[in-house]
Amino acid sequence: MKELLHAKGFKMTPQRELIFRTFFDMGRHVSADELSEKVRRKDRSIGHSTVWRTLKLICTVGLAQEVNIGDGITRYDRITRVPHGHLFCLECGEFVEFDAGDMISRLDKVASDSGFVPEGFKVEIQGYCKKCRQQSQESGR
Amino acid sequence: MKELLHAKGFKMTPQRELIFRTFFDMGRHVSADELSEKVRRKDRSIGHSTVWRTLKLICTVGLAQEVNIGDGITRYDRITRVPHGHLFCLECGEFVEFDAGDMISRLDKVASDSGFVPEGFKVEIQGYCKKCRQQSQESGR
DNA sequence: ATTGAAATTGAATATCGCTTTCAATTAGGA
DNA sequence: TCCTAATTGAAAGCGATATTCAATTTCAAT
Ligand SMILES: [Mn+2]
Ligand SMILES: [Mn+2]
Ligand SMILES: [Zn+2]
Ligand SMILES: [Zn+2]
Repeated sequence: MKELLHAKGFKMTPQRELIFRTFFDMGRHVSADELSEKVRRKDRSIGHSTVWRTLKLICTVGLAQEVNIGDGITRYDRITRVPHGHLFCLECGEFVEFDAGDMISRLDKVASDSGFVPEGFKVEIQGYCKKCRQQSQESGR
Repeated sequence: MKELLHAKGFKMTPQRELIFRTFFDMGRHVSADELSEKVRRKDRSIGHSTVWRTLKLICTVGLAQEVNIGDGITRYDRITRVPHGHLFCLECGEFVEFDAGDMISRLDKVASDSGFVPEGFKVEIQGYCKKCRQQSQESGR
């Protein structure tokens, strides 16, 4: 961890250590605010901007990436070996991940066919989960 | 057009007429600001908020949809019969569309397997276009 | 261990899409 | 024509993200 930062010219600090640990202990798709709140419950002296900057840093060193579902809130998702897509509910915000490995090869080809060097892929499905559909049905319409 | 609005309880106005026409005359992936600027070149009296709201309206009646690539700017894309994906350059912002029809059937299955009723799909590739790669190579690194 | 340049921090402030508010105007069915 | 609900434009508001800056801290080089 410390090595990874130093390799790219960044320094390790107590704040970063706590933020890193908290981030990786939390689930996936964490927003800056959510992380900030959790971090500051452990150490009230850590500033919001530091949490925010560290999240960017985690992306910069390649350990996470931003996920944007169009609700104006950026979430941060740990990068896994297997590329995955997101399925999320427009009503309750539930996230489901699914394996997108097979699609990536297709998309790779699409990119090179257009002369692009791909940097990242995004495969998303927006919809309504079973639970939300049942609830809206119960409450009429 | 007017009928489409009336069918959903909306009224037609001169402002909307101009905004609709301008939007559909412009290319794809238009941001609210871009449209607003173009509209107001034709009629300076039209307020920004009206352009805004009309863009939302166009989505509501099903003629366009929001496209969000994570740069904080919502773009509006006319809905075409064929579902398509987006390939865009992280450097210059160039957009390329590609046919994603075959992927949709796969995604449809993924959704139903999880008990979701899909409302929309997003297939995107971020990368660097040929032109930008050449330019950054010329200017060292 | 000491030093010092460069990175980092936290509070405050700025930014900037986007949204809401509200009084005045307008559309269009009755 | 009349009436009411929808619409408009200006201004103010909102909220996530970004930047500024003085004070502090890290860590490579002494
Ligand atoms: Mn994920
Ligand atoms: Mn498109
Ligand atoms: Zn749901
Ligand atoms: Zn480019």
